[in-house]
Amino acid sequence: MVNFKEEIAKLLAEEVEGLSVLEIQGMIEVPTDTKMGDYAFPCFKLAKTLRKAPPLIAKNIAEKLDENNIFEKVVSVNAYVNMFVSKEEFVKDIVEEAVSKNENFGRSELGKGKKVIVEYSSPNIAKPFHIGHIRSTVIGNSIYKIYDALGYETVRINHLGDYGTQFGKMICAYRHWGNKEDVINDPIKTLLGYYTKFHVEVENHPELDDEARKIFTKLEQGEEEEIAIWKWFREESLKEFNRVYDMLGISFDSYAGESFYSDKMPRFVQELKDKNLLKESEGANIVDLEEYGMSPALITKSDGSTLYITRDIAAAVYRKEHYNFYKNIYVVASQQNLHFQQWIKIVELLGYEWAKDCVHIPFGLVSLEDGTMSSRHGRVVFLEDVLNKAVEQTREVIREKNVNTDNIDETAKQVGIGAVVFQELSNSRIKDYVFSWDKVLNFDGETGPYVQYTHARASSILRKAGDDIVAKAASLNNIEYKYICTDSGYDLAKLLYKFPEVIIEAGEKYEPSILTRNIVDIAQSFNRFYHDEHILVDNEEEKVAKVALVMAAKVALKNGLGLLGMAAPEKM
RNA sequence: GCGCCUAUAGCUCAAUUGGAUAGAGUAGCACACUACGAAUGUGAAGGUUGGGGGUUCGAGUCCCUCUAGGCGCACCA
Repeated sequence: MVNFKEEIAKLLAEEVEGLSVLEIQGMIEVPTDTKMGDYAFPCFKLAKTLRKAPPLIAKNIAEKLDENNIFEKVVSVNAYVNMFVSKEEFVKDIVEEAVSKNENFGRSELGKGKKVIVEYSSPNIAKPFHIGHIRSTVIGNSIYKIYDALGYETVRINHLGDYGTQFGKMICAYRHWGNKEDVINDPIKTLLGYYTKFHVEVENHPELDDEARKIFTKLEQGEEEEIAIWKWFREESLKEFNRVYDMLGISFDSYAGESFYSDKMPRFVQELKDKNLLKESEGANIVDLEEYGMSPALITKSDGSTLYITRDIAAAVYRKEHYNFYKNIYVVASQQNLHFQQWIKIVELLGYEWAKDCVHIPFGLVSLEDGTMSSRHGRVVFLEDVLNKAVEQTREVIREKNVNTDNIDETAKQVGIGAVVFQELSNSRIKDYVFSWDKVLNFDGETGPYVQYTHARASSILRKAGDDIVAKAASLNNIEYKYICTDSGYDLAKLLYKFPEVIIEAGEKYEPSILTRNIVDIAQSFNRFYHDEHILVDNEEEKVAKVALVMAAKVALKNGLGLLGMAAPEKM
């Protein structure tokens, strides 16, 4: 694939003195209005060194570049050099790239030999998996897929919230009021019930708190009976989480949660002491972070037990020693910004130079119309319910449309769940949003179903075109690219050209929404092309060229949806 | 009180990192199905980019300040 920007930068470097090719490449822009050109070079900054008026500089450069045949034409408009590349060359280049690479279009080897850890989802055992958990789960999954596509080795970690005094409370409650069958039949709801009942009862029976604390201590010390119950709770909860993960097509390489690090913490408390970082304050041990503009970090409680910041430090060191990561990514809500800043700083103060490779990827809060979610008050929307409802809605739409599909159940699943996933990935991570049924169940406009529909439409055209024509297009021999250099064809080609760059950018910024936006643009552009042009025309040369472009678009849509964690059905 | 984040069309969001006339979707309006899928497309309308200063050839973007909202700030995670 030709890097047009780089080629143009090389040509410009010959005309402009004192600037490197790389510097010039950074200055080249894509005009907002496509009528202006494919690439533009603003000349304002050259005015000082060349001691000439910017428009004059632009004019001179334009005249010289115009002679080069990589361009269709080069003109100057005020201080801008506007360049139009040769459309046929451009379209040929991108169609060949997409069609020949097919499922590998967009993938690269950028990260070869480097290992990236992505921690995401990380629900709390025995608590409901609600709509608030979708963000970490879906964003993390997409970031993992993007890094995988960029050639990195990846490790997916589900850092389960499976430890802490809450389990003492849960076991305590189970012993007082619980029974086995209820837990097996409906683990999460039952366990949550125990947890809330405990909080109600403790009001009148404060001794329950002591009992719970003692049980947790036994758990920490490895008492068999307590361990057995805890393990059982954990397994039952995981079964339920896995049902949702299966629906979403998500899996993990490790479920090492908080409990996994429970015995790995004393080492760091000692290290902190040795390095004189630990201070005593109100009976507890803290690390003072005032000079870094942060409030102090609490390392051990006044009763000597540790907190989750110590677990996170232990986990990071373990991961470095065990995986030797290049990057250690945490997809965790923005509420925990301070927490991450604190512990990453402490890891740095401990002298671990790789602290800089630990990155917190925050995302905004999901709330409900009547306020923030709260398990205790029953104000939650279960993720599984959302997914099921979306699938149901899709099934109805399919029935209405009366489209032939081979497997309505499977298609409804792919489209319905895709709609939820896509919506989650269409805005910048950091924005808060209010969950709304109307929104997740709306399939018009910039939505997952829209992109999937466009893909299905492209697939349908290829089926109608016939094997013979498709084979000719796929061979890429003697294609008359002039037929797809029309306005809408060329616009589509330009968006496809951006696709591989967009994947890199989405990875660098840990921002799947950049990719989401690109495939929406591709879908829009494809639909415009589809309406503007009759694709399956009588003239075979023209038909083959157009089919080649349809194939290229289909490949980008399919791969793009894949990177978001979505299926691309052939019919819907 | 301190810190971080957010504010762009009625609503939900973009804007190539400081560039040309700020763009999409959605809602409402007017159109287009006997061509390859209408979960679609076309058109018109919709803006003092929260307010005010500043930096410069140029600011939605950078700096200062004010306003509104969200999140966090010691024994939960």
